[in-house]
Amino acid sequence: MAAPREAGPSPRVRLNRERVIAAAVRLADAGGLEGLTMRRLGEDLNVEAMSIYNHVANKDDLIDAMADAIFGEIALPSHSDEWKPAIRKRSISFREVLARHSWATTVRDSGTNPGPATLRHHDRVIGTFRNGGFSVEKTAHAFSAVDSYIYGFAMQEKSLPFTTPEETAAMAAVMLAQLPTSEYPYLAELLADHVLKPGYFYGDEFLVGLDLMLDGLETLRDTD
Amino acid sequence: MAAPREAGPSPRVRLNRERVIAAAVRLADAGGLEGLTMRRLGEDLNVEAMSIYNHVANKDDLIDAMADAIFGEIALPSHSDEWKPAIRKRSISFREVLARHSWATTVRDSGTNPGPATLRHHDRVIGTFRNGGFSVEKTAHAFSAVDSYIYGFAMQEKSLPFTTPEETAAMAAVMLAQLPTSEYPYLAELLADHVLKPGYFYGDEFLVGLDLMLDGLETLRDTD
DNA sequence: CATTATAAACATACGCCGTAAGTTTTCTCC
DNA sequence: GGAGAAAACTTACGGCGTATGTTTATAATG
Repeated sequence: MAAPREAGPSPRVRLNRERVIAAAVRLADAGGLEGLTMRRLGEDLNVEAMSIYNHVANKDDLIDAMADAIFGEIALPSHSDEWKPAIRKRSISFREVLARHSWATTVRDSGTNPGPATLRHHDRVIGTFRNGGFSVEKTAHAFSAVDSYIYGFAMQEKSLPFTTPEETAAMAAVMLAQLPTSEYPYLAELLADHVLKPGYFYGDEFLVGLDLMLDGLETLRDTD
Repeated sequence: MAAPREAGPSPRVRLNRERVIAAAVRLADAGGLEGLTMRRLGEDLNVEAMSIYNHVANKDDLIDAMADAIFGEIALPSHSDEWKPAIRKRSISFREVLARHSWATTVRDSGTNPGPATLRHHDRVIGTFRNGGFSVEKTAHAFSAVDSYIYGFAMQEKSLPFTTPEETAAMAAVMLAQLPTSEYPYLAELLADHVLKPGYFYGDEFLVGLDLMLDGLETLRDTD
């Protein structure tokens, strides 16, 4: 009878959009986009599924918001820095974020409904190229090339059936054993002489391709 | 009473795996992977949904088969050709195929269950690099870099909310009008001075990045 | 403090999904 | 033409997104 606050049996915790989005990201991180259902999300939030719709228009709206949220995690390049290290740093950060939230590579229309964090990020990247001496047209080339590479790399990394070096070795050994090596000799060679070598880790390939691309962009900027 | 063949009211057409896969690809082309349901597929094939399971283990098996089918559409490089034009040609073909079947970029585990067409394709690509003078390790770099770029480009292209130049111009104009340009000045500039220029077509960016990557690979091959 | 309006929770229900299990039809081969 | 197998159909279940309607808790007003 003292405090009316704690009278009820279950003091219904109040939801809000941020809590919904954060929980959804957590769920998707753990089980992919297909593991994210409104009912399971409600469970996570101690709420019925339909209550979520007070804070989110529908599931697509939720996913758009999730995509924007993770764009906010990418380290922004600074306009004043040298373009190459600046872009390199944000590209590495971008890849880390995509690896952490691997469901994000499959979000259908990241281009259709960009949120504020996404727009801000894009603006900074474009600005970094522009201030680095790229023409508007070459900035478009550079933006497209680098981001295509990052997205694609993240996708390939995600679709690999292994993550750690140990898993990789084990899996590659199995694959190689099952492979008709006479039919696919080059593939077999690559598996045997490269993937199965100790210390192999696919993630290491990222910087190789990224630096190839960045060096190419430098040449592009200075020619024509 | 003449021909017993045409006696029945509906002469139940026989299904087979190829017909199922081809119809599934058609359905996914039209409505994306989420538009592909067993019931709709059955409808397309004049069959009940469950009948499909006589030719396919489950939906994942079907999708794996679809992925392998479209790998078969990619122009194979020839081992005897010069590596650069050979890889360039197959990369362009690859992108065309991914654009034609844009659902394919989101197939989760293309790496987990590769079919024969996929293996064959990979073997040829790897062989082309090897015969072009790339070491095993550099072949792995090259393969990863080029395919990451292609996948990523296809994904970005797919996620654009427009396809034709007219649509692009219209959409970009709307976006620019809605954009708080003072907050995103570089993005606004890119839209106004590049995307809205007549003749702009995002697909044209593909070759720019591809050739950057291929030139970079040539350098990579000849150094270290 | 009592009253009321509003926001946000809950509850129910519908049509669609993948597919397990069981049944019936059709084809193939002797 | 009859047996066995292959492939079709039928029914049903649990889970999905979410429309719709109801109840409860919070905030605003007198």
